[in-house]
Amino acid sequence: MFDALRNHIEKIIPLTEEEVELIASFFTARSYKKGQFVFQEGEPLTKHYFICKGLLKLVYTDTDAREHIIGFAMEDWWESDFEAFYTQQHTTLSLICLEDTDLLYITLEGYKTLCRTLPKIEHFFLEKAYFGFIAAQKRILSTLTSNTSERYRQLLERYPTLVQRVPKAQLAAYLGVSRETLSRISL
Amino acid sequence: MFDALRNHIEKIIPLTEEEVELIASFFTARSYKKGQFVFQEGEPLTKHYFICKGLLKLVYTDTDAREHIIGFAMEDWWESDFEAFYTQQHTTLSLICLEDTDLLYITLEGYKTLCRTLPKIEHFFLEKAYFGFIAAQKRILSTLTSNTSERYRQLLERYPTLVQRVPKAQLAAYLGVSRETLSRISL
DNA sequence: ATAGGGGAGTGATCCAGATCACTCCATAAC
DNA sequence: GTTATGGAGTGATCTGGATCACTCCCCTAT
Repeated sequence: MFDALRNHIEKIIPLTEEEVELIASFFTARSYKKGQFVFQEGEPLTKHYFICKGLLKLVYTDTDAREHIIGFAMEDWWESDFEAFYTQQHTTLSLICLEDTDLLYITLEGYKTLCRTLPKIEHFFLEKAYFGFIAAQKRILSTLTSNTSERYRQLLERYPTLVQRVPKAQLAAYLGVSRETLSRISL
Repeated sequence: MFDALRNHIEKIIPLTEEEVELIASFFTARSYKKGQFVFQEGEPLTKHYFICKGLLKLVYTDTDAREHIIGFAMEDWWESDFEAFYTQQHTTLSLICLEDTDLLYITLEGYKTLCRTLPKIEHFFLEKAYFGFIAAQKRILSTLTSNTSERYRQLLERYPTLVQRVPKAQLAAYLGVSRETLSRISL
């Protein structure tokens, strides 16, 4: 399970055996069943999650109890409510398993200590943050420029495996359209 | 002009006089008039801009020549086409001045060298990247959960000075609605 | 002073997508 | 087997926003 994390980090920065040991010592493994909440709206959030196996959704639930999907997260991704994590506030989001999943997590204190002990890891996190930002900006651009059908096509293109793994209603909640509208779309 | 950058960085990491000198040596100042392009779609982009004074829009122009505003940028902000910058591709975006503006820029090579020479600066950029990502995610969430009127209200709340500084049509292009619709909105 | 141009409001019409109400499966549970 | 239960399609109706066409106003250049 730690191997997944190690390979993931080494794609960006080389590590010695000792560094791998050091990093691993900051992470804890945990498994969840489909449907379980990794964290839930209103909780304090002090962890940052790396997904070894599985599929999750990051969700905002509005006052009418509607779920809006901010993002899906799968193998080799990091997920968290970043704002709550860094600003030490309670979450406004929930992270929910769409499949049985295996996670590794690091606490905020662990994260800070790790960055102090092994500064080059910040380079790794910086890379992740940049690409997360770029992806978010692209999604914004896609809502500005494309209609629903086109955005659905883009979604399928970007995550080809997703259609097989989640019900269409979840894809609709990600695109911000109704289940019915998505069902009526012909590509 | 460099003072603005210095104060900006020192809000996150402390700097010695020598470090300030070092950093300043990597940046070049440049001024633009209202309406000028800082960079334009199709160009190779190897610079990262810090805005000392002024107001700009980051824009995607679609095949029908419509402008979609990915973001506004003002005093103390960084702007660039991050994807083009890091992946060394040609830009798909344009950065256009909405007011006379003063910028400082760093090249990609300069950026890399600076990070190698002064690793703690990566901590600074990491912080910026995280908060950029968080802001982008919030904007996505706002398009998922709120109607146009509510999103307009949020925009005014977040950037209260913006209404006085840019024509309403620009705000419409940011929100992804037509000029006419925005004009019909009562708050 | 006059003309031209950019910003903004507004009416009429049209359409994409929401909503509600249903049907038709599969698969799992009794 | 029979019955829930969740996923998916579809028809009818309604509405927010796009689009087009226009007016009005203010500012700047001639």
